[in-house]
This record gives sequence, structure tokens and C-alpha cells, in this order.
Amino acid sequence: MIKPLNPSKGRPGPGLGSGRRSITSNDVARLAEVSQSAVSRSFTPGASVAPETRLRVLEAARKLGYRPNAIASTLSSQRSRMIAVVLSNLQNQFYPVVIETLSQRLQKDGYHVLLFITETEDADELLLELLRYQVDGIVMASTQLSSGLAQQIADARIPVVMFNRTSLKGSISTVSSDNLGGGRAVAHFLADSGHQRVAYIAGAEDSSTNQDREEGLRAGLAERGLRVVARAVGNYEFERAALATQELFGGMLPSAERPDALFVASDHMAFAAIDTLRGALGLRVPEDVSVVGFDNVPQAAWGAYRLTTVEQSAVPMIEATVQMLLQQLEDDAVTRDHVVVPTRLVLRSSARLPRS
Amino acid sequence: MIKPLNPSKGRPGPGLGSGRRSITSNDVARLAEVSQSAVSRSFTPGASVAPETRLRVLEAARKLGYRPNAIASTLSSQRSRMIAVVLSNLQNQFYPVVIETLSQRLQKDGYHVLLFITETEDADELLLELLRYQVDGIVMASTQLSSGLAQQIADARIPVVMFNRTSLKGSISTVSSDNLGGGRAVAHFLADSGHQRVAYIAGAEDSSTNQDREEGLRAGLAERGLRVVARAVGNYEFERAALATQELFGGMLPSAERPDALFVASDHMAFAAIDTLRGALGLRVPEDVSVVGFDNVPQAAWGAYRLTTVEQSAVPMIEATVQMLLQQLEDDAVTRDHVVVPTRLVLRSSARLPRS
DNA sequence: CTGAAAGCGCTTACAG
DNA sequence: CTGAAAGCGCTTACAG
Repeated sequence: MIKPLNPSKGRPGPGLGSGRRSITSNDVARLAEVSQSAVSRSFTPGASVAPETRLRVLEAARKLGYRPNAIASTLSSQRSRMIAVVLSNLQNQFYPVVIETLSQRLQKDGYHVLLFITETEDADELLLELLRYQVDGIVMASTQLSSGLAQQIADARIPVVMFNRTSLKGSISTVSSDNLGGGRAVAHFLADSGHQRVAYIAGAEDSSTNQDREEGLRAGLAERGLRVVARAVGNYEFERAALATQELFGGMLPSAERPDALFVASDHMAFAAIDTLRGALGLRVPEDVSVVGFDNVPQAAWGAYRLTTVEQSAVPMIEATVQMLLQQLEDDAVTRDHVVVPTRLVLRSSARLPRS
Repeated sequence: MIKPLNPSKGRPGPGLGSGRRSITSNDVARLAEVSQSAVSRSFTPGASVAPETRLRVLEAARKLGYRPNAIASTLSSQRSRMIAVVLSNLQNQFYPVVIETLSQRLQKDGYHVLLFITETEDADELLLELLRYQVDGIVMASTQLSSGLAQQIADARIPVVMFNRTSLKGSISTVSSDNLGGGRAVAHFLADSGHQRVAYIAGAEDSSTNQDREEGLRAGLAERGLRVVARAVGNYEFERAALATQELFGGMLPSAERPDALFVASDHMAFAAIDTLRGALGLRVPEDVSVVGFDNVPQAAWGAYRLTTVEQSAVPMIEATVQMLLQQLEDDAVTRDHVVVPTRLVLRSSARLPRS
């Protein structure tokens, strides 16, 4: 079936407008009796216009309800003032906080967020789609990027920051928290508060966050003469973490063999672990098992969990991300930098404390 | 300090390119030995091109790594394939689910989400900014819109859907769940399971969701010869809800005067209420007080809460939203419709059950 | 400081 | 089915 091209949308006669046609800088120019260039300049901070000209233009614009068309502006200036944010895993409460903070922060500088959610590992196709929109920069949060595409984007001189991932370190800028230090702090804390048998529930095996947190844990335990006695994979998912907990604590172990502490690679999974320990397994937290998480999401403070966890501070991480992005945009250059934001242990009541 | 206009960015010589310059349809046309129009048509589904021409073009495009510039396309076609989504209140877990589902659903139809987060009540300024980006449609979730601006947007023929809000009913399309029916179902359930003294924690007083949920509750209770015995405002915020709970249950009431059931206008606030009841107030849930929420967010199923709540189904709500939007985009017409998605009570263990 | 004009990279009637 | 050309609404050297 061939649809005829919509005949009602023929060019509107000059000045009249057909309803859909919107107000352009030409309309404003006509009313203000200046050139179209003058109108454009009046809306460009720092452009060379006489103050009174600008006033006249702004007044005319106000009368007509004119706002510069950002698409046309992007096409001619090659700057969209849009930043693409790619992420997955919104179930983890850390990310809503990130989106919220990041988008408000960017709005403050006049940038807008074009958001892409992907559940698939491979964000390449999505990224290519993004690039069609002339985004000025890209933030990859909890998402992987193939090194081939990373190179392609760098060649196109588009700044990219990997947020909370460091996999392509070296070729792309990264911002992460001190996952290694955080894991180690947990190890020291658990050892110092008398725990002997520490188990670990891993996030996604191939994620740098998981690798660093686990490495930190192992290193820290080794420094105290301990090691990880059991391990299962939760893949950063709630359900998988519940299963992992069953795996580690099921099978009716005599309490002497049962882990007395559990470090979980994210708070989100730690909630599942606590629910499972208390529910199906009938264990007390922290009397029978201490549980420590990572992230310090808002729910970690909730009364039902009171989770001891490693704080990963969204605000400084985002500030670093935005700084790196804006810097590169300003210099019109793509640089590489790696920022590691410190973490700190937040003590609540899901883990036993040292006797001190 | 006057920055000289960047001299390194002069027009690149034809064919050569300065590194930043990207591949255009002209480059592809040259390689494929066709006109630029033919290239454009080859990328337009349903356009009139000979199959072999299209093949030749696509092959050339592949060789060059060409992708049509979406900004240029928007400017000439007046369609951006971007939908603006405006929301606040990401702390409430209902919204991450909504963003995730909505953006994946729209991506499936080739649309992209331009996301705006606002914590301020007045989204007007933000909306005007959005309109500069030529978005094809707007979804307002948990956000208000002045009726003046609503009219202005309608005049510009941009489809808008209010998601989970019905305030401007009549002038704008809305999608909401059956808040009234949900509130009433809660009332009947509480009455039928022997509760006598029902208290209510309200969300934002001026929100239609809160008004409808409360009205449903009151109507349903009245039908059973009961009424709301106490009420406090939580404003859909966690902390305020904790305070509201203190307000309702603090002051050491004799148990005969204390409410024996609490309906909370959102799950997010219900978690705060349960924490407060169990913690600071030392009451048991549901033995001393039954608690019922609204939304059925993922956490409502968590072991620590096992919250009885009204399910508000994100998927059908989003499907309805997208249908309405796409319909209007296709017809190039702005219409008004009001969809109400049914709710259902999900029984868990935060509220006592009828003895049946 | 100002205006005329070219250009950004597409889409789309129009005339073969 | 195809190409030449106008147009979308801006920005920005260029020449006063």
C-alpha cells in the first residue's frame, strides 16, 4: 500500500505558518528588524553584538516565543550538547543514584543526557547508533565496549569515560572507586573482629569491579594469615546471589565448618544473601554469620538490613567523570586518565565488631 | 580573553578530510557511482530504489563505515526519533523499572530516549529546553506540567502522555493504574481480615495517585462500615514516611486505641514504616500491625519485608503509553485518551489474612 | 558591530 | 528508478 506524501504539509506561505511550522530566527529577525545573523549572535554567549541590538532581539524573541532549534545548531556547529550514558543493571540501586546525580550535574553545565539501557553484554551496536546522534561525549556505566569500537570512537575524537569499569584501561579514560582497597579493608575488618572462615559471593566474573574486590579481599586476608574458604558466583543478580548463598551454606554443615563471615560483591546481592541466611537457612546475622556488602546503596541503611558495607561515593565519582568529559570537550582533544576514588568502610550491624 | 576561532578546523579539502570530518552520503555516492539522493533512498525503508543500486550503495557504505547522520536527517525530515522522558523520584524503585522497560520498548521501535530528571515541581523550563531538541514525543512520569505549557505543546502538535499521573485529565493523554480500585481492594481486604482501626500514610498531597488511592481506601472502608482512624503525610519519601509512622504510632497508645492496620501509599514508604514499627516502636508486623503498600516494586518480595501490596503493572502501563505515542506519531495527530490499567492485590506476610 | 552568504548532511517533491 | 536542486534552521568566516 503506497501512502501518498502528505499534501497538507506543503511549504507554508511566508509569514503565515500552517500550525506545525515553528518560529525561526528569521521570524525574529523580521520583527526586530535586524539580520538573521544578528539573531543568532544574540543567543550566543560572548558573540559580538551591540547590547541594544541584543535587547531588541531578545524582546522580539520573547514576543514570538522563539527558542533556537538545537538540532539545526548541532548540525552547523558540530556540537550537540548531548552526552550519551549507556548502562545496564538498573536493579542495582547504585545506578539510579548515578543516573540522577549525573544527569542533574550535566544539566547544570547545559548538557543533556541521551540514555541507553542495554541488557546485552555487547553494546557495540547501540554505540554506533548513538554516534549517529552526534553526541559530544559518552559515559559507559556498567557496560563493556569492544576495544575495536573504542578505537573507532577515539578516532572520531569523541571523549569516552568508562564509569565503574576499568577493563580497557590504557586506551580509554576510567573512573572507578578503590575496589581493591575496599576489598582489603573488608578483609582486615573481618579478621580483626575475630572471623576465621570467610566466604565470598562474586559479581560478574569478567567485570573489573568484581576482580578487584576479590583480589583485595584475598590480599587482605593473606596479610592476616587467612584465606577465602568458600566462593560462589552471584553475577550481580539478586536471584543468583540467593542461590549462591544456598550453595555456600546449605547442606547442613556443622557450625565449625560453616563460614562465619560472608563478603558479597554488591549490596544488592548482600540483601539476597541476608534474606536467604535468615529465611531458608535459619541462621542469625550477625550472630551466626557476619555479612558485608559493597556500594552502600540507600537500602543498606534500612532497618531490616543495617548492612555493613564499603561506601562507593557516587558524587565524587560523577564529579570526576564530568570534569574529564568537559575538559576534553573544551580542549577539543581526547585524553586518557584514570581516576580512582577512595572508598571507606561503613559499620552497621550485619557484621560483628572487634571487641575493642 | 578572546579565543581565536579554531584555525585548524577550516574546511577540509574535498576528499581528504581533516580527521574529525566524518563520512557523508556524498562520500558513499562517489564510491558507489550514484547520486547522493540514491544513497539517501537506499537507507530509507520503502523508498524507490532499484535493488541492485541499493546493494551497491550499502556495499560502499560498509566499506567506508558510513552511518547516516541522525541530526541532519532530523533537520530535514522534522522527525528525530527521540522521545523525551521526564521524571523525578528515582529513589522509588518503581521508576528504575519504568525507565528500563520503557527505553527498551522504544528502542525496539527505533526510538531513543532523551532522559530528563527533575527534582523540582515545575518542569516547565526543562520542557521548553526539550522542545528545542525536536523530540517527537514526551512522556511525563511522576512529573507535573502546567496547563499553559501543556496547551503550548499540544499546539506544536507534539504528543504527550502523562504516565502515572492524571492531573491534567482531559487536556492530555494519561496512562495510570487503577489507583481507586487498588485502594478499595486494600480496604476490603483489611476489613475482611478483621482489622478495625485502619491508618493511612499519604504520598504527595497534590498527586493524583495519592488522591485516588486514599479515596479508594475511604470508599472501600465505608462500604464495610469502617473509616480511616488516623492519617499522616509521607510525601512519597522514605524519611518523611518514617516520621509519619512515629507520628501515628509513637506516644505509647494503649493497644486498644492503636491502629491495627496501616495502608501506605507506596511500597517505598511502606519499607520505612515497617522498619520504624519494628525498630523504634518495637511492634510486630503483622501480629501487632498489618502493613499494606502500593506498587509491588521488586523489593516488596524481599524476605525482610514480604510486603502485601497492590501491584501496579509496569509492562502493560508502558505498552499502553508506547501505543498511544506511536499511534499519534503515525497519524501525525494529537489525540487524547485515558488508559487505566487494572491493579491486583498481592498477598504476602506483612498483613494478617482472613481466617477463611 | 553588522549583514550577506556558504555550509552543516540529510530528505523529498519534481522532472525526467 | 534516478539525479539535480531546494530546503530544514542554524553557525560562522568574510568583508565591510
